[in-house]
Amino acid sequence: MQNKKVLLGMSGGVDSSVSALLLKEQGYEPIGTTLELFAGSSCCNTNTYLDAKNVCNSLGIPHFIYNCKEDFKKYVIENFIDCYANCKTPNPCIECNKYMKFGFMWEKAKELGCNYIATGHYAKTEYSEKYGRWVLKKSNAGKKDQSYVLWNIPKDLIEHVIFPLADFEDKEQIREIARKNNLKVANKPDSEDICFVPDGNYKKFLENNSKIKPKQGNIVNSNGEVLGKHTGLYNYTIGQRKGLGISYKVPLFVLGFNKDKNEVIVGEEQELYKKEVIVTDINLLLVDEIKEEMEVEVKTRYSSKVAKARIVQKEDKIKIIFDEPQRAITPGQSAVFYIGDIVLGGGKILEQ
RNA sequence: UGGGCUGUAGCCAAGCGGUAAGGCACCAGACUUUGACUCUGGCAUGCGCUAGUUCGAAUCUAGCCAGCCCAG
Repeated sequence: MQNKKVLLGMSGGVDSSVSALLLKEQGYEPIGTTLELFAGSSCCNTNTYLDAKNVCNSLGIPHFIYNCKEDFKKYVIENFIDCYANCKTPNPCIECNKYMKFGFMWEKAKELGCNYIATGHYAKTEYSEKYGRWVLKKSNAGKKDQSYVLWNIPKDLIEHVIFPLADFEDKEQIREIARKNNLKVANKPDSEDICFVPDGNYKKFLENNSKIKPKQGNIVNSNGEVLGKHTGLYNYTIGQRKGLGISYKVPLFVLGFNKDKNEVIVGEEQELYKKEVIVTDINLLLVDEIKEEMEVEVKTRYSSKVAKARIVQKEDKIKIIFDEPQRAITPGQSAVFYIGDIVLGGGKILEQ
């Protein structure tokens, strides 16, 4: 008698709602849960809970709410603030997946006697004969694939994770299923911003929720010439063009920061390209360690294409050497390694 | 004070008698379940001011104003 109980994380959106439906159709016993993460966040306002609960009610499955505000603050928000305080650009979704959806939620799943957890991510898990283990893979959704934000989940958890949307190629298909089944959330718009910064204004969020305050300084070029003023280092990220307010013969981009001098360093586009980068905080899903140089494909940001590279592990760090220089590699962002469609692992880009 | 040069959008800048290029910046939209990038669109009824020549002037002429440079 196999344990078919699944704890499904539900955001109240179309993807997770259809996931519930699919799990049920596939013979699992889904239990819906919505994590309360942050007051006012787009993933957990009253409508979120109600939408998720309504979907569960209409499917005849249970639904629980868990209060995770403490953990969310500790693992996601504080990391987010800390990154910006140190001139890095965080990707909070990575932390949230690691600690909340694939951490906290798995703990709750076990308490509830579930053998699986599920989410509405566009990603795939499967058993690989070649590697003799369960692997995390890209979904069939092409550009919408979300395997990138899942690189930091625990390796041993993969066999207990179900992604019901793994084989869909298009969000419209998901919406169509929702409509056919009269799910009220069928036409809910896609979410786009960081969930705890629903208006997209992360700068205001930082000013209101941390010790980070606007602190003017100089914008300089690589030669140290002052070209303008900035409003606080946390308002900029590497590769950024807009908002510098400097007129120059060519577009200027943020190249980096000098935290001690409170300076933003800018330069021309070609200066953004780097061929090598070191990552830390590594998590390897496919192998236990990289014993010798490997050829992989790397994604250095959520929406970028993969780039061919070789990687070498040195203790707790990995050096990436790209075949072609990559644009605007940004400390704090994740570099994720792929072998074909399989996620090998990843790490956080270190400051140069 | 004499001589020379220059004044075109927030910044840079083309134009040199035929009805205001372009870049940067800025704004709006698209894209995006991180910040960005990118893409599309917008952005001088007016060329320091005032007269004049001309069918027609940013372009030619005169005067004035402003700035820069060289003389003393």
